[in-house]
Formats: sequence, structure tokens, C-alpha cells
Amino acid sequence: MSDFTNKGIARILKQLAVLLEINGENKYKARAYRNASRRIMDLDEDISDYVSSENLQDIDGIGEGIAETIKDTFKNGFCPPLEELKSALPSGLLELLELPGLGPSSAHQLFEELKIEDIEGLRKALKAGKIRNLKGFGARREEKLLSSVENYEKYRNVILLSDAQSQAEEILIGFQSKDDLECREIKIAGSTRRWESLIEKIDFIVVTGESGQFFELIAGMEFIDKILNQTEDKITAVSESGVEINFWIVKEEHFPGALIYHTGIEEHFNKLREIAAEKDYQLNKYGLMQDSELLAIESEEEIYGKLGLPYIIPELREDRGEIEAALSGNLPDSIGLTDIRGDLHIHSRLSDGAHAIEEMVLTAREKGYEYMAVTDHSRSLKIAHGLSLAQLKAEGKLIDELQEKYGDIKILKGIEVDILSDGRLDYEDEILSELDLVIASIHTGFRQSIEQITARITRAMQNPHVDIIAHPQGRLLGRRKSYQVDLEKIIKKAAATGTCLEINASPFRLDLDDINVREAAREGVKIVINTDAHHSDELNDMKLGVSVAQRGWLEKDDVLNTMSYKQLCDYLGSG
DNA sequence: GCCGTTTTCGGCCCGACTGTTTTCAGTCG
Repeated sequence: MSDFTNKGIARILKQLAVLLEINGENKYKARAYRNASRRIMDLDEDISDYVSSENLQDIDGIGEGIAETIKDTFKNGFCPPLEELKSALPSGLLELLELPGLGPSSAHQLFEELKIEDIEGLRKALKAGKIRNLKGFGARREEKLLSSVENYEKYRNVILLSDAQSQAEEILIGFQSKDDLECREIKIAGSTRRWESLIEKIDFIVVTGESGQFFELIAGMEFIDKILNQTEDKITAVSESGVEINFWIVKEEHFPGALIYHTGIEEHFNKLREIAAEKDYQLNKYGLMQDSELLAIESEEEIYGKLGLPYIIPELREDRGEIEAALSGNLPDSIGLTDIRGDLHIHSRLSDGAHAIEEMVLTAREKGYEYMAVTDHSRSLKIAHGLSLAQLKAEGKLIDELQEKYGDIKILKGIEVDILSDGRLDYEDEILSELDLVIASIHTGFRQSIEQITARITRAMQNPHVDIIAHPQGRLLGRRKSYQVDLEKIIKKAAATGTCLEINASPFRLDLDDINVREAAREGVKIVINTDAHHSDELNDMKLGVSVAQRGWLEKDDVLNTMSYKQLCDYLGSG
């Protein structure tokens, strides 16, 4: 009898669903698996308990068939029908679905008619002009797919910041269990340490005792796929998910210097080097030297200090003026996670969230938040079970009851109201006026012109009830580009109307991005950092949003949800 | 495959958009 986590089983069922779709089977069968996957993901109890007590079918969405599949998976240690499908279908078909504009049906068709098995095969067929002649395709679609393929290849080996962090974390944990003969010190550097939204490579700086043993240690880690290259001072490995991992091996006395060298972008380091030269030091990847002697230095702070600079946090080391600001004493007093007093964009089960409002309230309380806002979707977003007027009213009543029960957190009645394709909002003003907080956002009409989308958002901001524009760029990192929008205009309008712009902290979005956040704050726009949580775990994403704020040079006062509850009410009331 | 019954099979979150067609299937959110 093997053991699987809820996440593990959910992943298996989801994969099964996708493969069934590609295999051209009944789409509702596939949907049933996908549905079951979601239920298990959201389950509070362990799925293994259901298996051992033989009551899997008590779970909504799991019937005889799927219960049997799960039991078999536990029994065998693998999922028989999944393995069967995997051996029947080329594995590359799955990646075809990553392309926007290509779904399971088309993947099935491409495989059946042209024996296309992966993206490379598709690229060749597209170049050869073979696709346009297929039924349901055409010249235009061929052109779009080609651009999708090119975009995909560009991001092929890039992973989300949150994924890079969890992989890096696993590696660190792997080292913790070893004695310090093999690894005396290890720290994340590079773009992951700077909290860039997309990561190409994960860098570590390592002080080892016995480098031979260190190599074996890495090679033996279960999530390391292979070692690409090994020299005396660097090991390059590839993780199972295909991302490159560099271990820079340094001597203990070189650790702080190496950390600075491998953390900021090159231009940041070059400017530090120039400052060092002016002070008759030499700065290189080993550290700070004077008269060819390495100075005994313990930390990065000390190096910055010797150069006459305050410490510059990794998030700012992008050569966007931070050195100049440090020299003139104008570095931002960067906002931190502990400054955040509440989360103002949270979904519940009433629309498309995983949990009841009460569970989200309990999680927010655990985080020590002073306030939170329940902001489910509005009525026209049917796929997300957008709330009818009656449901919205019922939700308000429910919140009143919860507010009675939990006095130590303020629960705002909010909504994420859709900005419809024609620019109207999804509820009338009199409905919005009764709510504590109104977030407006775009979920339809992504392909409209820059003028249309900009006009939709500016019109929404002119509505006096709208407090926040959520995910203003509408991007999905590495997957979907931002819709066409004139952010300069949006920022100006936000400043003029007192509307807040959101940093959406979802690891898939991080929207606004750091550059535009900084621009908005410069123009005096108030920024709000929200998780857009659809699951209680996702309230933890706040740290990602804060990192965007830090990279955008924000200070505490630039951010709405660092305010006390009273200040927040005053602000919203006047807005 | 699951569910909810008008218990034995029909419907399955839904509507907009797109590119293909010339009335619709596939994709997306």
C-alpha cells in the first residue's frame, strides 16, 4: 500500500483528465476527473483516510469509477489507467496544450491527421504550410499558432518565481540534514534572491568542506535530474522540471563578496566596483581588497559600509538608480511584509473560491490581519459563479453574522465587479454604493484595441464607487501577455480619481509589475497589495506581492493596506 | 464518469469571441 498526498492524487486525476481529452474521449468524462481532482485538492481531510475507511464515494464528485481508480493508485503505487494512456499517447502532446489557441480537440486532430507529437513537430508543420489546409484551421490560425510557438519557446526554460523558491527551498532543506563537512554555508543568490517574477536559473553560493562529497550530495538529490557540468568552483545541474541550477563554490572568506557579485545584475556590481576604485579598494567576485590583500569581511552590509553606502536590499539591485540614491541618502525605506495589515481581495466558495468565507476569515485572523475584504465575482462572470443580486445580499448577511462571531478582525463587504466588454460595470451604482469596497477588473474582451480597453478601465475609475482596479495589465506570467492597455493613461487617471491600483500577488500574475508600480507611485497613485486568494493557502502569496512593491521602490505609506482599519475607512469613505 | 432523479438516462458552471465557415466548433475566462 503506497501513500499519496491529496495534492499527489489531485495531480494524477488532472493529468488523466487532460489525456482523456486529447485522446478524444467524452469531454464530460474528462470534466468528471478534473472536478474530482479539484475536490480532492480542496479537501480538508487526508484522502488516504478515505481510502482506508472505504468511503471515497462520500466525497462529492467521486463515484464508483474514480473511487476505484484512486484505490488502485494506492494499491499499486501508480495509477494504472494513467500509465496506460501515457504509453498510448506521445508525452509531447501535453505541451501542445500550453499554446494559447490550441485545445485538446485540436491536439487530437493534429496527432491523428499529421502525426504531430510535440511542439517541435508542430513548428515544422506550420513552417511547411501544412496546417492551413486542415479542416477548421486556416492561414490566420496558422500565423497565430506560429507566434504562440515562438512565445512558448522563449519561455520554455523559465519558471515562476514561486516555483523557483519552492525548488530552492527543497534544496536548502536537503542540505540541512547533512553535516557541515559537505556544506558549511549555502545561500540563494541571483534573480531568485532579487525576487524577479520569472526565473531562468537558480543560483546558490556555497561554502563546502569536502567538494567531492558535495558533488555526490547534489547528484544524489531526488529532484536533480542530471549534472551538466562540474568545475572546481561551479556545479551546474538541471532539476526535474528542467530549470538550470548553479552552485557557485567559494571559500569561506569569499562568501560575502561572492554573494554581492552573484546577486545584483552586472551593472549594479560594476557601479560598486567603480565606487570601490575611487576609495582605493578593489572589488571583485572574491570580495573587497586593499593593496592586493583581501579584507576580512563578515557580511554584505560590511562591504556596502566600506564603500560608504547603506545596505541595499537584493530586490533593488537592478541598476535602476539605487546606487545613486544610496549615495545621496535617498534609498527608499522599503515596505516589508509585516507592514501589511489586511488583504482586500479574497474569494469564497460562493463564487469560484475553494472555501467558505469563515475559513478564509480564520486564516486571515491567523495571519494577524486587522481587516480583510470578501470580494467574490459579479453576476456576468458565469464560469466563476458570479453572484446574482440575491446572492450578493445573502453574502452580506453572512458577513454580518461572521462579524458578530469574530470581533478581532474587520470583514469588509466587497465585490470584484466585472468591467463589461462595452465598458459598463456589472452592477448598477446603487448596488455598488451599499458595499464597503469595490474592485473593478477585466475578465472578458482581452483582444480589444488599446483604445477600447484603456477607455473601459478609465470609465470604471470615474465611477465614484470603484476603489481599486485589480490586475491592471491582465497578464499571466510566461503564458499570456498583457492585454493592450495604455498604462500611462491609466496611471494618470488613477491619480486624478484617487483610485488605487493593485499589485496582484498571485504567483501567476504579479500584476502591476515593478516598473509600472514605481511609475504609479511617483504619480501619487495609492497602491494596494492583494492576494486574490481562491484558497486559504493562497493568502500566503502576500509576500510575493510585497516583493513587487519593494522592487518598485515603494514605502509603507505608498500602500493602502498598511493603513489601520480606521485610516482605511476614512480613505475609502472620502474616495 | 458523476449526479439526480420524472430511478435508468440525460445533462453536465456559460457566454463571448474567433476563425472558420455560411451556421458552428473550439477556445477561453
